[in-house]
Amino acid sequence: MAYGGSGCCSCSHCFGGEDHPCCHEAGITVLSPLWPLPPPPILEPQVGVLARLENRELWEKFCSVGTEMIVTKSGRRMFPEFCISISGLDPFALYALTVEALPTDSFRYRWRGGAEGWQQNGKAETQLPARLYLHPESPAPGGHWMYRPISFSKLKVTNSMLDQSGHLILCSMHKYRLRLCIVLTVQPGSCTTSTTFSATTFPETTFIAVTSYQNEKLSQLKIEENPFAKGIKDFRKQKRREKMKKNDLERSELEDEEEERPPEYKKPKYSPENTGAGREEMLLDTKSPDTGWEERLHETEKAEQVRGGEENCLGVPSLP
DNA sequence: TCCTCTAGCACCTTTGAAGAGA
DNA sequence: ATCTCTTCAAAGGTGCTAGAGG
Repeated sequence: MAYGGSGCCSCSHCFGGEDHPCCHEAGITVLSPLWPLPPPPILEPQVGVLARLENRELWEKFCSVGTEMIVTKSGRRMFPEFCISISGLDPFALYALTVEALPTDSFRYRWRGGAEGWQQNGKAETQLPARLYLHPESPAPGGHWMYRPISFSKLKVTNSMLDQSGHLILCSMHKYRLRLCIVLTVQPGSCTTSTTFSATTFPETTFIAVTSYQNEKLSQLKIEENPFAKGIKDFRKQKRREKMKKNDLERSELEDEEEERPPEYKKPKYSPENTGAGREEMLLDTKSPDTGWEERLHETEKAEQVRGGEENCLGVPSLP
């Protein structure tokens, strides 16, 4: 499906991002209060519709340390990725998936370090209404969404209030939680209002938006778990080796002189026992857009029953 | 002085085009 | 002509650091 970005339709609701679908093309009226349209009502809980956080263990790992997400002007990807699997949808009905970051409370936070960690630091700044991120494959039949885990890997967060790329806009030093909305759409191309099928928040995805990492343990965990940060991991090792070499040389040469201290980092984060073994296997690969849903729809019809387990019930919005 | 934010850095992974070979 | 595999460069991702600004 080709999305036009800015100018894809004449409405004032589309972000205009490169790979961001036009809200009209998706057949939905997006619910963000950023747009001057009344939010459609959330329907009664849908029996049997379940959503599960795919990489929940990873999220919990970060949560136990205190998840922080870097926000930048141009937008930064979230890690861990927001990746979910859904079951219980009507395989033939069209749905759009959206994600938003909801403030968990009305406080601003401050990193105190050590045992104190993150502490409340006054009232929250006035927040812009939450912006929705629409999954690029929206809209698609329920069969498509249920066929495999859905990754929001392209989702980015920014602190720029003027952002036009469709990233989620957050305030740094504030706490957020992700919420998934499943929107039952009308036919693509139509501009009639659709309805929010159901919505749910995932407590494991609670995080604090920051412009640079505050918690050393957290940044260490990010480096260990994120394949893109492998360079940082190796770079640290290399730097350390170089430093040790250099120190050995200098010690022999400058025995009588005052020992030169290693450059003092703003936040000394490296320690040999913290390097850990890098995770070599790749994360769940759901990045490439899947366009074969039409063919699979027939298979889905007879397969794919509701997956049991500890899933969150989409019919029960758990707003803070 | 402290806190927050930004730009730039070095390094890595991912992606897609181009070419070779079966 | 088509398909598969390999190679390579560009794009884009990462955390770290210094320095600016409130």
